[in-house]
Amino acid sequence: MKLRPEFYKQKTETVARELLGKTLVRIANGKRLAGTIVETEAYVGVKDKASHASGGRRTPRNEALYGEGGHTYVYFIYGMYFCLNVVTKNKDEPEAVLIRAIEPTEGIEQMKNFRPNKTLTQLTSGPGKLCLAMDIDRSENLKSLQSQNIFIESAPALKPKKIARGPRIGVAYAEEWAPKKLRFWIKGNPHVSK
DNA sequence: CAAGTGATTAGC
DNA sequence: CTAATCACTTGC
Repeated sequence: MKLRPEFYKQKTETVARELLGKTLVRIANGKRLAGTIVETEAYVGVKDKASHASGGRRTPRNEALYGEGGHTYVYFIYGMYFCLNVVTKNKDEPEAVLIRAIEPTEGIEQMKNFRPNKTLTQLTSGPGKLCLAMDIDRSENLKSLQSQNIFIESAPALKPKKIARGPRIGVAYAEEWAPKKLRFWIKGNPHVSK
């Protein structure tokens, strides 16, 4: 079952934590690719100096953040990679959750075609990697998560003991927001990014 | 550990 | 218009 739009309107940290263990599904070339979400990060709006919407910044790129929760925000970074976020909360509340890593469960052979010569744990253990493996690019930006080609399926909640949290990756520039524990992952899962 | 890579953005 | 930056990955 697809997660309902209301799920994404909750507090961003709650969405980030509860997305762990859920199933990210992507239909590429008619094939179903899926994986369990094992690592996320929360970006909590205009006050968050690590967020693309920091200080109320609004540009063509981050327009998706200002839309309704339950949509995708895909952006291009470092000249080579895409990152997939799910927008949270309501219109004009620019918050989102970055999907950092998944554990592949379906369509693994297809994913290996998109990422040749990679082992199972290298396939989707990072935000840029999982976008390559699932054939996600700019054209998946601003899509509803109720749509057919990209969505998230519900799953039983994880035991709190299985969840770890710590500082986000790659946000050293964000001053007092850099050390905040807004990154969540499943303890001991081998597909979490290094 | 450092470089690659080019869209995106802020600042003239 | 131009230069600096960047929510990453890979190979040395």
